[in-house]
Amino acid sequence: MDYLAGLNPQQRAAVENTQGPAMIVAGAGSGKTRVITYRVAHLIEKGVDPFNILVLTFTNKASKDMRERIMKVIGAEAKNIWMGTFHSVFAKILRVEAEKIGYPSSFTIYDTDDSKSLIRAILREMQLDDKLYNANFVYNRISSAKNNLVSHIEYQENAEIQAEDISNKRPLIGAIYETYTKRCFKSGAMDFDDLLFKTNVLLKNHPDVLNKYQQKFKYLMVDEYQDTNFSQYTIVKKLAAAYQNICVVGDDAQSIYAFRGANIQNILNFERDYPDLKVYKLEQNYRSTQNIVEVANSIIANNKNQLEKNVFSDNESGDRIRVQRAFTDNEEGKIVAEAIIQERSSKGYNYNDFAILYRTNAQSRAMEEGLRKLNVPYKIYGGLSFYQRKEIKDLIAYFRLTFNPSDEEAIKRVINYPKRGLGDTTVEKLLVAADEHNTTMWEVVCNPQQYIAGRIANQLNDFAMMIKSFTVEAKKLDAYEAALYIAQHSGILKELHSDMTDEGRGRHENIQELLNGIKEFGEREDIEDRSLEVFMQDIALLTNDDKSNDKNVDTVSLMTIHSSKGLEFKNVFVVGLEENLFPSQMSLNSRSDLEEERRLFYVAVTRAEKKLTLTYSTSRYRWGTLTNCEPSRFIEEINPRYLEIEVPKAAKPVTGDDSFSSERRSWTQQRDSFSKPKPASSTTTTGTSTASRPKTSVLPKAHVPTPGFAPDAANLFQNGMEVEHEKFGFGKIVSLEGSLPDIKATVFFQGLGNKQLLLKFAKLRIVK
DNA sequence: CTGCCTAATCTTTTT
DNA sequence: GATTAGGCAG
Repeated sequence: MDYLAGLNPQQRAAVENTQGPAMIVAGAGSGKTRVITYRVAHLIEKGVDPFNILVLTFTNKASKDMRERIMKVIGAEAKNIWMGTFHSVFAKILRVEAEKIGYPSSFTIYDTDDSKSLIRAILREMQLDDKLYNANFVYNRISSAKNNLVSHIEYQENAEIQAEDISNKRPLIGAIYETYTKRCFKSGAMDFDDLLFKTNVLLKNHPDVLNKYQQKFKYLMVDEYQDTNFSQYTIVKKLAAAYQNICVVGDDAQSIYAFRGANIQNILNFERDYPDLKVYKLEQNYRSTQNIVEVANSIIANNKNQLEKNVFSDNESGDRIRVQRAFTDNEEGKIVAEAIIQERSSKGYNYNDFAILYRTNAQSRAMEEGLRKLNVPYKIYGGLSFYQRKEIKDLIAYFRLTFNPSDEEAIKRVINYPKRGLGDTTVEKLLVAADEHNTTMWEVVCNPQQYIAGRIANQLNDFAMMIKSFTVEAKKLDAYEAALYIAQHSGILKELHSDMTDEGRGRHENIQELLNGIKEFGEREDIEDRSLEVFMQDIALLTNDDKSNDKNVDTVSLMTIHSSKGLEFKNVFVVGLEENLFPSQMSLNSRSDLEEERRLFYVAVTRAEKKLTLTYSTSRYRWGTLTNCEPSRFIEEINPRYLEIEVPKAAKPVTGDDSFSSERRSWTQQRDSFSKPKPASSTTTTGTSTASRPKTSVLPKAHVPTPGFAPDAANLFQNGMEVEHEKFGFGKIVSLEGSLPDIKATVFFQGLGNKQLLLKFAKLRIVK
């Protein structure tokens, strides 16, 4: 049992105490994964059958990593542990038990696109204004209802919900929810939320099934418990009820999925549900330098709601956190790329010691460009998944139809791709007929003459025959042969092959790659049923990261902060620290949303082991036009003594002939529309700052700000710096007094003398 | 019904 | 800037 030796007392206690309810509150970098890994290993060592252990995670990546680590400790036995994401584990169980709740075991899983497309169709049919009833909005509303275990019936009966929808001027959401549910059911389809919702239904209405899984999963562990929603919480609670061997691991400071219905309340519920609960706190951070840990603590201290916890590090204090400013998003990419090259050669790092983290996927572009120009190898994680590409989804839609012809979204997707003269009008007719006769779209497609008038019957018959032949062939052939058969006979291969554009070629290659993947699947020894049906069943739950996850390739990692959770890198760049981007402008309306953004920043910062760099840009392309940006409030929240501010060489002369000049010009032309922040975006609480901006007419042409003028964060200023004020012009800092956020600066301006400025209000830019 | 054009919307984050 | 919905001619 030498694996116990490397653990600290708290970790060890958490590992060894395997009986009864337990909660592990694990700070960032405190060896959480290690504890889970060893705890599972320990269970098996003590004679627990791996088949009786269920480990639930949130991402495929996390579950894969964990399985590998457990495998290293206990070997091949690890394969028998039930381990996976909530969605994949319960999809698996639902397939076994589907008939009990009236679903076919070959039910389709609708991804978000399918769901929204169905909602759009329903909105059209109900003739609702799709501006008011925005598909995204409706989807989120239904999703959160499901995540709180509110059925469409309860939704429509609940006075509070109804009142809310009515005050939102969207009283029909409940009706849409009902239709949506029925249509999914008719299609033999479940959406992501259904996988959890229906599991709840199953366990609630079928005590025998519940009992079966209670007996099966004698030991339960849940990773990232702070990210569970009510629906997940309820499943776990039910499953654990018989033996109460439930261990949850989480860190409230890293809860970043509230937007998906996650509820910190679940941690509190947990304490209430299991009064004899044992709590273990892991507070020592082994990952990062003291500076990084302290910065992280100082960030999270700005949040009001949190569990008491004191994360500390015994590591070296390390470098200070570097803050760098850029003038454009492209320059930001260049700065980061240069820094990586420099750090790599001076410190002897590998490329895969570096990560670039951003708030939104769209930011990857500027980073990519910077890296590519300097020949830095990189890999982007997340973003558009392979399985979400159009051509892949098209082919998979044929697969879906092959095994579940009721799948309405799949029919709509491919009934006229490739073109076979079955356009929107026909689809519309099919839907109307199906609705009128209370049957499925597929039924109408199969017997068109019975339901609709017109000459399209022949084409419909051909289409139906084709799908039926796929179903027959798929039964006879192995996965690869079946897939190839369908790709050929559906006409997809031919269609793409005749497309000689670069894009078309790329699509064709992607299809080939999918077929290759299916071939590999068909050759796997570790799976019993290697049919195409099994291959494509849970494809909607897959993301990119299970493909080409080579640790051997030496590349810089690019990803969103969300997908970086659980990972660590020696050297981390968090880019785009600007108001309205990070924190996102969507989060500025409520305290709890802002706190979630701050936790997200906390997650980003705590990914770093040795060195952390924060960058922001004073302007950035957003929705096609150049927008100017202010530094994020999060920078200002950091105690400046941890920071090392790099002020780039001094502002470039306006007459500079560098590549920025054209950008600047275009910016200048648009400047008027930006010079006053739109009231709608009400960024910060500058409402009281009128002192620094009297009526503009008082100082006509007092000073024309440098093009690209954008103020710097209050904590970046130091004594003696040369600065530019929006109106007063250039000056020099004479003295600074007070502490953040109320630092007052005395600045000497030529011709104006000393001015006292509150840095949090004054628009002041560092020149040198 | 198809193909081509313009207009509008888009950016959180993941299963 | 990019994708996509909608309008209109053929």
